[in-house]
Amino acid sequence: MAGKSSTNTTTNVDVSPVRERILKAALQLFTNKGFHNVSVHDVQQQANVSIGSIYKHFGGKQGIAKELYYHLLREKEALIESAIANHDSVKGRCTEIIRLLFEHAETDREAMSFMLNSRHKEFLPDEPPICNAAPFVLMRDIMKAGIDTGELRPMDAWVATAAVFGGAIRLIQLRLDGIIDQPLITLLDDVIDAAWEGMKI
Amino acid sequence: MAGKSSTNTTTNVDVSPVRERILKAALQLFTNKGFHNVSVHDVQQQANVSIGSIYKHFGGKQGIAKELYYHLLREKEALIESAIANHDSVKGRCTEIIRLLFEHAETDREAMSFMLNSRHKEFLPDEPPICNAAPFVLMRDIMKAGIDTGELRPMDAWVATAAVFGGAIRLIQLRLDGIIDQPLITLLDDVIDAAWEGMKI
DNA sequence: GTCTATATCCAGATAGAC
DNA sequence: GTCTATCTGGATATAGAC
Repeated sequence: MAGKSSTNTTTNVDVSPVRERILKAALQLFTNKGFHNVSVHDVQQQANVSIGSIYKHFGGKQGIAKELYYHLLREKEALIESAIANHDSVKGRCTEIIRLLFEHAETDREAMSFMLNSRHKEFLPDEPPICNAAPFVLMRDIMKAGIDTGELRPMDAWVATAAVFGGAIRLIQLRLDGIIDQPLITLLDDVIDAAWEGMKI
Repeated sequence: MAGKSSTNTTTNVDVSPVRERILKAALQLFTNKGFHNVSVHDVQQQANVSIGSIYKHFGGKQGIAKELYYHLLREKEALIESAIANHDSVKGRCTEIIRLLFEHAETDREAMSFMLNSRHKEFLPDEPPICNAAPFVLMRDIMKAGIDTGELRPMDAWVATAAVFGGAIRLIQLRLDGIIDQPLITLLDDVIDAAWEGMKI
């Protein structure tokens, strides 16, 4: 166990798991150049692996995107579920979700950009459009519950969801596009206030 | 002046302006299949013109997308400006803008989808990212003015803009994706109420 | 399971007749 | 200014050695 383990005696140094390198390189390229402007060859170069490896592991460019997409989708769902588990009030849950999203946008810009900007229909032609909105469905459930229990005013649940989270997500997009200069976290209180108290003075 | 004017004596019947047919076909295809999944040949077939014509008029696929994009952008800016001209209060202006956008989404689904979903950066590599957010800048001006005059509560202007219009646009996307079944116009009052009165009961 | 070299296909773009 | 036929580059994907 002490020495280098058998099988591969070639330059095993400095190499990290291959799949990870491929995914990381792909995410970077997809985010910055767009899925369709990236060739398998680009990924191969950036990840410092061979074309063969890519096809072995993922079956092609679509395969990489698919894996990235679902991975990040699950991550986001987990984020929402943790917020639900850790907070009881609707307001508390919403605040926590937005806080986590803001944080995520600042610390993992590429992942957030990929999720928000990629039209998954263009590289996952057969998947339902629903999954684009999957996290939104979870969010809607939170709002719906709040309306039913009377914590929120009676209104259409989709409207409530869009008002709170649609606004937050738009801010993230403006931030990613460089339109907003301040770190998102500095806007969190205003976002929650605007959603809960409204525009009216 | 009475008869058919000279130059073109060939089958002039039933043919509508060529440029229009190309633009219409392209919008349709781009919206449904995505810019990168559409070939010039697809457009050529759908529009019932020759490849030569397309390159004569637009110089290529990018040229078509560019023209479509700017045309629709101007349309949207005009929409906002008309709302500003016809209403004085911030609330009135916002309501009118959202109403027009909702209407537009229902009557010209493809145009709205193209504007909301296309990542212009992928086919207009050299244009500033700002122009994606151009209408948002106009919207922000409206909100900013309202905050300055005291019609709205003091808050970050981007937050206010995102809360009101980001929410509305998210609803449009959910509607275009088939997640929301009702015509958007039925949600207008709720949207405005949610934005102005907030979530709180 | 990782690599290189190569085959196949198709999109974007052009040339030149009419 | 509209068309057909054609060129060219590059992308996906595979074959087969190691």
